[in-house]
Amino acid sequence: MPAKAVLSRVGDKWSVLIVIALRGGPLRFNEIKRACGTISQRMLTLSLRGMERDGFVSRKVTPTNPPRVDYELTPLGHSLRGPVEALGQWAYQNHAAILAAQAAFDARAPE
Amino acid sequence: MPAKAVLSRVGDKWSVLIVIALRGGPLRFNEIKRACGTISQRMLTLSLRGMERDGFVSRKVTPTNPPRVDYELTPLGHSLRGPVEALGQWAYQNHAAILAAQAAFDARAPE
DNA sequence: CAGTATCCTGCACGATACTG
DNA sequence: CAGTATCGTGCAGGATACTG
Repeated sequence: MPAKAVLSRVGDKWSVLIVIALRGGPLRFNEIKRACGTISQRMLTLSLRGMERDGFVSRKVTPTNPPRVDYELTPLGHSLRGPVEALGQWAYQNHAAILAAQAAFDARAPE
Repeated sequence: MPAKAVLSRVGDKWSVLIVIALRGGPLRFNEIKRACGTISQRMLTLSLRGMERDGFVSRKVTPTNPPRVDYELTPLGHSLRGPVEALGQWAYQNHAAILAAQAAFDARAPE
């Protein structure tokens, strides 16, 4: 299944947020961390590694002191924005319907 | 975050497969089960319940003996197909690039 | 600053068995 | 056939501490 890698990334909440965060251009490690709201260092590192491995982000190290590391979406990563943002679009337009459906369902099945 | 419900569904491998499976029309419980390849009864039930709650699928019981239960995408569920299939499209078109990126990455970072 | 290393916990999920 | 109930467990992921 070739879509597995994609789904495992898109399914990963953090990866999606990172794609969104990097949409405007490169960011440093801690900038991404802040942009993601609440993400542990561990998960951020892991997510970035995975996305780098998949070719979605590039990592550029500037060995100053203190070190500076910039992450940026690759062309491949940018092309992912299309589908991902389409999904976001859909979520935005339909979340009211979803909430209504949930409320109706829960009213039918109390407890 | 309104997109949370959507992402938690799209992130769920099984839910995606179910949407795909139901794209052609209603299916019975075990038909979906077979269509999903290998999914446990438990996960199928849980996924279907969740999707029903979100208003993505409808459940129609025909109380014969043995009982017959058909699941079908609601209009909301069908509208989800657009973004989801766009993602599938993207995955299909780019999986070669992803595999290449992974191979290159792994070559650079052995072990 | 940008990580790595370790420990610890919950719960996501599979396997199995029972029921209307 | 279409579920519910129960048990066992692997590992995703948070918290914390240390390093170049």
